[in-house]
Amino acid sequence: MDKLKKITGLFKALSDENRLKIVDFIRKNEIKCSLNDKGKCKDKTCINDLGKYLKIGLPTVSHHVKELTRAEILITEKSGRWSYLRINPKRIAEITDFLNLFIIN
Amino acid sequence: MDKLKKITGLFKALSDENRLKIVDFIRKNEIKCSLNDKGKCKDKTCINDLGKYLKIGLPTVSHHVKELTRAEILITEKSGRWSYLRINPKRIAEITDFLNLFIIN
DNA sequence: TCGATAGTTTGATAATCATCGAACTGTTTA
DNA sequence: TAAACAGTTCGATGATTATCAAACTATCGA
Repeated sequence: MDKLKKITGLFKALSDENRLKIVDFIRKNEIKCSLNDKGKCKDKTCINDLGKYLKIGLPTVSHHVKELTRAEILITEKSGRWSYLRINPKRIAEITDFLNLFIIN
Repeated sequence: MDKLKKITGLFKALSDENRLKIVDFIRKNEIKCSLNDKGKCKDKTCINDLGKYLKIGLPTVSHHVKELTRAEILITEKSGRWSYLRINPKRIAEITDFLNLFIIN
């Protein structure tokens, strides 16, 4: 894919309030889990958690997660009935690297 | 304004291909000018330059610049007939600072 | 096997937004 | 002062998208 399209896609994925809340919720939950379980994260974030938290319908949550996963900002791992979500730090780093080009001293 | 709305607004401003091209064009032009004029930048980027470069109508360019200025990613300085544009590095740094929250080791 | 659970897909709708032509404001120049 | 220039605003249009209800798939527990 076109490099420009790729980076605008990343920004687009993060340009919705509910999607940003999703990423933030997962981040906080990841921190909580790693503290609770000392590395072994049993109760990761799943779609239903997000629905309750955001107070929007599950199809909408599913849609947003799909977009964030397509943009490779989230990583989805299926296990039985559940879809576990976590952040892809490499992708976030890619965006910040790109933005740093625009900071000139 | 709501902090979340502010940050999604920044991402939204950068989520369009032509807007990202505008920012990139200005960046390159800034570099070129500072090299040519040793600090004193006479021929900064103006709206017409962008229209020719992007091959889109001037009303559209004007709209995009307005959005980028509203998001405080660009700074507009009016001088006579011209609107000179430059990047606000503080704003870019704000976004990268925010994103760094999501990188967990 | 039956019901409950977790999530996805589909189709529809309302809202947002990129784009342009036309008309406009304000500035420089002849 | 008139014409040319730089850019903005307005109104309309087509495209995209966030949202939900309903129907669906797949898995787990009784």
